[in-house]
Amino acid sequence: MFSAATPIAHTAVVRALSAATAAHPTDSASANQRASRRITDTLDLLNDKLAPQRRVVHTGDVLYQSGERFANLYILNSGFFKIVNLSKDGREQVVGLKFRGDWLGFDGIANSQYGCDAVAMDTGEVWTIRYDALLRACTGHPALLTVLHEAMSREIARDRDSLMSVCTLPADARVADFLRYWAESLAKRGLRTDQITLRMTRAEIGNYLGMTLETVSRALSKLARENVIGFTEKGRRDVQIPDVSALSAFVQRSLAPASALLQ
Amino acid sequence: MFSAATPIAHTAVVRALSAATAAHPTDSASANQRASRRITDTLDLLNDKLAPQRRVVHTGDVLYQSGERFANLYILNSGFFKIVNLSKDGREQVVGLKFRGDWLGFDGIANSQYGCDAVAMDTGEVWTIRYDALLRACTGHPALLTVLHEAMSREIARDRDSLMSVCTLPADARVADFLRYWAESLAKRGLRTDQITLRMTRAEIGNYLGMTLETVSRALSKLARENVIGFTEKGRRDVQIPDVSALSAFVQRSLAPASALLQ
DNA sequence: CGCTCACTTTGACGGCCGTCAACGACGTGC
DNA sequence: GCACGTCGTTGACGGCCGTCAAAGTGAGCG
Repeated sequence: MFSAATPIAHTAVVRALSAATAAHPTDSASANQRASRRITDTLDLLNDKLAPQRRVVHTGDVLYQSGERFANLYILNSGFFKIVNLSKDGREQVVGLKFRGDWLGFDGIANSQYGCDAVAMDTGEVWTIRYDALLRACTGHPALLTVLHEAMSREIARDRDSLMSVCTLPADARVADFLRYWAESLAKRGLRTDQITLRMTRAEIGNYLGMTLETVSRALSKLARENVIGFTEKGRRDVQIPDVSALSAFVQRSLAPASALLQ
Repeated sequence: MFSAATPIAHTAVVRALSAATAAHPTDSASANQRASRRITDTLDLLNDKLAPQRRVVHTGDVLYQSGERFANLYILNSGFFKIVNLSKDGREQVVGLKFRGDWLGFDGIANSQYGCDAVAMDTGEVWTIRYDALLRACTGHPALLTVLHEAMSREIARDRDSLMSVCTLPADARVADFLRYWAESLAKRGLRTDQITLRMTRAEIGNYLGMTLETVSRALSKLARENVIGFTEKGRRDVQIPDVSALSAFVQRSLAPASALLQ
């Protein structure tokens, strides 16, 4: 009932905030197109040069497990994966999410064994690449080395962003930032972002963001109450995001509640 | 009141937990020796094959800054660095720590510009390696490629451990885990761990761990009260760690307060 | 259809930790 | 000597969020 209130006034607020914080829509749109093109090109390159073995996975399938001997890297051609880390003392946490074009298994290189579990969150296709074969192929095709290093570099940068989000944002802003990250990941792959399907339970999201499932639920309800997001009739796991930059604006508002009082 | 009671019984608990969770002292000692040897060998290899430019840095020196054009990777031959990430909206956080043998600048590969600042926390020596020169050298010396990939892989794995520590541990356990990480990093480089010098203020530690400086101070006081660590007369920034595994035991105790009631 | 089960939401309460404050220790410069 | 700034410690208080509980929803299935 509350979430449906005053949609007109709300959109005005959203637009104003968007203009202040986001680049021109055309800019980000073309940037997303370039990103999408780059991912496709990279997949084509890998397909041509390495002829990787293809494998279809379904929800819950485990691609590799912590402790398993490292031999392969994997590339996600379609679907979604979560990376789960578990410590010896029994703590378990989702430490990463993977989309089309992402690589999996980098953490296994250093110790010759994987350090996490990779679990499919949907039906998808995975390409298997033997690490030693990749290295041999790299000598003949320097472009392969470039895309490999870029992928590892992106993962390092992304992990740092995750850490920063967890350490510097309050709970509801973390949820908003999570939705923004998910939507932008889809946008960079040429997928629609105005209506996304979360492929994780509230408990999984909370585990990933370092909070409880109740707090996730409350944060989502608050975002819906403020019309930053909406829910579809399809179920509470489908989220409408009319404007991604409104999520960024929500994050920023939560950072400086004092500045809101000054104006 | 409870935590300060019966220090003798407490050490017995620590010993028991240590025995259950840690490898034999001789095992970890030899493992550290191997790790130290491996780091030295890697540095020798890089020195031989690349003849990197050497540079002395002092506390506060900035090796590279976020936004700066990426061209070089750096290797720390001695000293300590912190990696500081700052977002557009003004949030600032220490997202990584670097010791002898660690590489810096990986996050710049993907976007052709660095994403963080690298700031020296002590006097040290840094080796500069042009990325394009490194790639060329790799074609002739596959061992270079191996050490590069292992370094990136280790960084990914370490970042995940950081995220997990922040998301799953209460504040005082996070501080204990931080000290354990620091001590083990020193041990792997052949340095003594029974007495370490923190090269960060309480505020920096808190920023890195996602808490306030007051909470860091309280956690350290608690660890000292429980005799897990001690302070020297040199100042509150020198910490005595008689037994590193006692820190791990402290972390585990904070995870399962219920199990303590069962016995 | 009704049962079960997993998932989600919402409320009430309490504890951890952030905030604010005061104080002490130490180094530096006048 | 004194003033001053930075850093660290400790206490009091309050708010965010974890915990516990209850109820609602939808999917699967006999």
